[in-house]
Amino acid sequence: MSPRRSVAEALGTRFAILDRSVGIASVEGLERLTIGRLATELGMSKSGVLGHFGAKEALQLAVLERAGEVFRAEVWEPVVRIEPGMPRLRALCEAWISYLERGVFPGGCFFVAAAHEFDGRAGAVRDAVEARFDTWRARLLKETRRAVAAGDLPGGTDADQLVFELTGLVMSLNHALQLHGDRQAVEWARRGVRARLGIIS
Amino acid sequence: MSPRRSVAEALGTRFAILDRSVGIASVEGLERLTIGRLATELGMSKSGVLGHFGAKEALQLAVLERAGEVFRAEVWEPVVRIEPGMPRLRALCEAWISYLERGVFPGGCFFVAAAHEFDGRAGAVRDAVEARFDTWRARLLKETRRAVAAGDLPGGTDADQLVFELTGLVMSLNHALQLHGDRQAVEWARRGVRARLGIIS
DNA sequence: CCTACCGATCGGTAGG
DNA sequence: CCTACCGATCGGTAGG
Repeated sequence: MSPRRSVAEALGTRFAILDRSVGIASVEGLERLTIGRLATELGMSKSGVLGHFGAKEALQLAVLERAGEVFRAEVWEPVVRIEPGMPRLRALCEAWISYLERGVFPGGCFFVAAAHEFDGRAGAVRDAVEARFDTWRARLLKETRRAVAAGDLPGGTDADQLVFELTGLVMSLNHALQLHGDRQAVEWARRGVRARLGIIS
Repeated sequence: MSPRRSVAEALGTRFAILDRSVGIASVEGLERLTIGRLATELGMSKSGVLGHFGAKEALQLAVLERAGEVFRAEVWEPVVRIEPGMPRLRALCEAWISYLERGVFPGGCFFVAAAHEFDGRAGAVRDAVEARFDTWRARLLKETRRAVAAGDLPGGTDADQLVFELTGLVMSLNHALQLHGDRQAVEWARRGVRARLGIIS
């Protein structure tokens, strides 16, 4: 009601905007997330929404950041305590599949969707999406190399090749769930991961 | 210049619209393909463009159809003469990878992009995208089962599992090429396919 | 196939 | 955080 809110209230509003934004963008994309729609759904004015970010691109970057926090909490945090190398790699893949199985984002993997939406464009959002994938891939690669070094994967294992294949299993799962609603695919993804990781030891 | 063209001219115009549309939609998506933009790029009026289709959704469906013809010509036709079963399955996977390697569509796989753009919505476009994937998957499955029946894959091979994994390899390739511009991934995809298909004779 | 138009919505700004 | 506005663009229609 008052034109100025306290810092805490403003942060609360900002969080509410981002929370709603992540839901919308996950299902419909970061571009169909519009200021006017957010304002209506949150019972605010457009300028009230935009004031927290300044411009739509800044909102999109903040939404990506927020989605990254969710992913980190759901997929990375539960695994960080697990022994590096093969045990952590397995747990990471399981957490990754579980994140899709549980539908953490209503529209499936937020980042795969954003990657397809922005890979044909240039700009800060595209760069941010790419950077997130680079970081994630580097983590998978690190654990894979540790597993190879520890002898938990066959000697000639190409870590890049393996990470490429694990990523494909998860993408195929995301696609099967989102386009076809095919829950069987969860088991196919788990079996694929086991076949790639589980043979030795 | 005349308000009415011959049937042949009209078909030529329609083809030109679809050709341009496939290029735009492959890079930026079927929703960012707008009537006004097409009109400008083709030196036509908006109503001149729209007149060929009636509504944007009909245009999107026609673009999907046209992209399907391209895919069919590039991936399915070269393979149709090859012996069914394992030989054709291998050729199909190679044609599928080659289609991405050569960049047949400037924005990567047209259908994977459309699937991500529309999987969170309802309507005729979403249904058409899903139907195309169903058809493609059925073809892969058919050849895989023939290969199993012929003893060209291990006896216990689960055809659904294998098709799921092959799809993942191609999706991982598409992602690596489009988001990261990573040409190495082409070889990873080929190696992945060989590992899945090539071990037994 | 065109011109001329429609209402709706877009991102964003001015000013408070 | 609001109201009130801006120019641009959207899909689509009327009428020829």
